[in-house]
Amino acid sequence: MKKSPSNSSQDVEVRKGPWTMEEDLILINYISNHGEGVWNTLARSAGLKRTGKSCRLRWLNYLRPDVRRGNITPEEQLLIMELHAKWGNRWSKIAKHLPGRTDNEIKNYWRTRIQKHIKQAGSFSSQKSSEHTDQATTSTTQTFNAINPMQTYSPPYDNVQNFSGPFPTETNENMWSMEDLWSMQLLNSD
DNA sequence: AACCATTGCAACCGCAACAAC
DNA sequence: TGTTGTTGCGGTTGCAATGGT
Repeated sequence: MKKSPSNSSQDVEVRKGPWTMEEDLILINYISNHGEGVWNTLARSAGLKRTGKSCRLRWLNYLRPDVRRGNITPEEQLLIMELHAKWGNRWSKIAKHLPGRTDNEIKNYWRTRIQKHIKQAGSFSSQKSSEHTDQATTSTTQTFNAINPMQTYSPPYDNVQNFSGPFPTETNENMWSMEDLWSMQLLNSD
């Protein structure tokens, strides 16, 4: 296992990879009691063998109570495309205009859904015109015209909040809904 | 049923900007 | 003013889930 360069003094092992439910609970619990702070300190104080960076990412992208996940609406998709045409890959900037959405989610969404459409539409339209091999902004504008999201859009997935049930199973023990985690947190904290 | 390919997403990495000392 | 630590961002990767043959 690799070690973070920043923990040379203590030489504490650093966990990587998927977060467990236990770690999530620790983080939620700690932040609801102490608030967000300096992430490295927070990670240490909470007893998490994670880097501050990892804690921050986990909190911002997943655990935060106001984070919305899945079910990107056609309106949101349209907005993402508009803003991306305007700003390019400024995901955090774009995310600020979509309440509850994270830059990571938007970035993933763009890469997995929209960029796929762009490629398809691009290879389609390239038969007609061979211009523009430019990056994000220009090609996006082009695509924005090429595919009308309201026409071609079909909901990518109806139930992304499709947690595999109220209880974790053997194979997916991390699959807890945020409601579950937060209610557990509320039970834990007095 | 078994295998392989593709997809979607969580998490990591590297870098730059900023703040504190 | 230089150094060090922290934060935020964008790019990339790893892997589980899903689909296709």
